[in-house]
Amino acid sequence: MLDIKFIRENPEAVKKGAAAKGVSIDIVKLLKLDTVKRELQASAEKTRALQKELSAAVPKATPEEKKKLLADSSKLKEEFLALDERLKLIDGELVAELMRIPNLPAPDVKIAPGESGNEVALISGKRPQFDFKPKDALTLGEALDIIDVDRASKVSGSRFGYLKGAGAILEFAIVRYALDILMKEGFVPVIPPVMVGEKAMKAMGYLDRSADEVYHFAADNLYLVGTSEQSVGPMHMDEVFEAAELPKRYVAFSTCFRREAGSYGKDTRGILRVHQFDKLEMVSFVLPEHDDAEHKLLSSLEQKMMKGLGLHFHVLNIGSGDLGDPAARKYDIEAWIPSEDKFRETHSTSTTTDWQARRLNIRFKRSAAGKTEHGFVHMLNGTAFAIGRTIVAILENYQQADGSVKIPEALIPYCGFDRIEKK
RNA sequence: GGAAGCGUGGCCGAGUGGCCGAUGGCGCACGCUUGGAAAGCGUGUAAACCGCAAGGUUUCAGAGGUUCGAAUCCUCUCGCUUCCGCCA
Repeated sequence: MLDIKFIRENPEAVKKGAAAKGVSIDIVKLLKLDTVKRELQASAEKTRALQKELSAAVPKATPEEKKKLLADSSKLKEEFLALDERLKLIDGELVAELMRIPNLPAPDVKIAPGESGNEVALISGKRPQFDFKPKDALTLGEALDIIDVDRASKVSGSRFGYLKGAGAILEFAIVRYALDILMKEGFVPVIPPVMVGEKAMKAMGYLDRSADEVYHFAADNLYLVGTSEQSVGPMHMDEVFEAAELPKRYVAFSTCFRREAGSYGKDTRGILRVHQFDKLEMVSFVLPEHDDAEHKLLSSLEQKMMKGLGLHFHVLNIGSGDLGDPAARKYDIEAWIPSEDKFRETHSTSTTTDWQARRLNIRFKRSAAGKTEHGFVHMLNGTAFAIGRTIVAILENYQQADGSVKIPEALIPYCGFDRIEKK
């Protein structure tokens, strides 16, 4: 949610910002609602104040005065109720309009429609050279008996998989590798709930334009998270941080669930795009002035962890048209996938500035020179590892001519083996 | 699933119809003290909204209701705790 005062003062900037994301908003209607609301509020409050004044005089009044006071007060109360009813109606409309407005792109984000503004900012490593035709992850995984999508489809349908044996161990190794790096940076490991209530999911901004992506249990009105950000962000809902407590950094491990509605026919093979996968996600709560630095930190940590695995990747600065509602700026990492001869997304880090924090009502306070300042925190998130896709990248990039797969150096201590081969 | 209790400010906790936006403590800020710190002492300290301001309104889990007037009484909802049952 944007600050209504900011919208009032910068209507053109808001309109432009939303348009840059491909969202059209009726700013005239919104400002009109805002004006009417304030007028109604002023007269309702005036009536109410007068009524309260009369009420307060009742205990001290003489019997005759009392009679008149009670009658006048009752009348004012009716007037107030009528005004208040209209006020609530208008305010409801106003809030609905406000919630529809996406976060604005940060000033340094390229304005361009769709994905056309995405730019490669950095390339790390080199394409691995094979003196044989590299196989895809599924072929490798099935041959090594660590991935089974056939049986998964029997049990759960399409876009599911079993990860077995050395594959399962590899997952835990990646988790522990990332935790060791991030805990040194002050991130607190968290295993959050993966089912969250409507209030939390809505506040995070995932029930507006991306509602189709989310699994919903109607009987309990609970939603399955598509990323643990949706569970870790609301953790501090309606809380106020002392400035000294910030930054607050978490790295959450959770299973993530996505309906993948509208992606029929896309990436149907293997485990690159599935309904259920595990992911480590970084979430930061920071003071507004630390937002940019934190975003760079999250991006650099993602890169550090990828370099540590020796994977070839590039970093994309995402253009305005490819930003989701909550994000003001986004950097993606795409890892090299030899079988597809292209880069595929494995990481994404966004700052949501104060957009999510406003909806979640997460604030900070700080005192200096005898004055107390309140404000909304800034919330950022970033992938530490989307584990399924990381395993896909490792299998493909570290595959050998004989069909075995070497384990990246950094993961060997965590795996307890240095190669996955056919038994 | 059955029963009971509870939900107050950044936090803890008092408060059972008008004197309550709310005693007190912790925390925090400022000052005194100190070589410096800690401790101690003193002062201050809820937020949101409307308004140029004076000021006003709202908020004691949430939504309704009773009343001229509600943190306080009533109803419903949600959450938490305890006991019982059930399951592990």
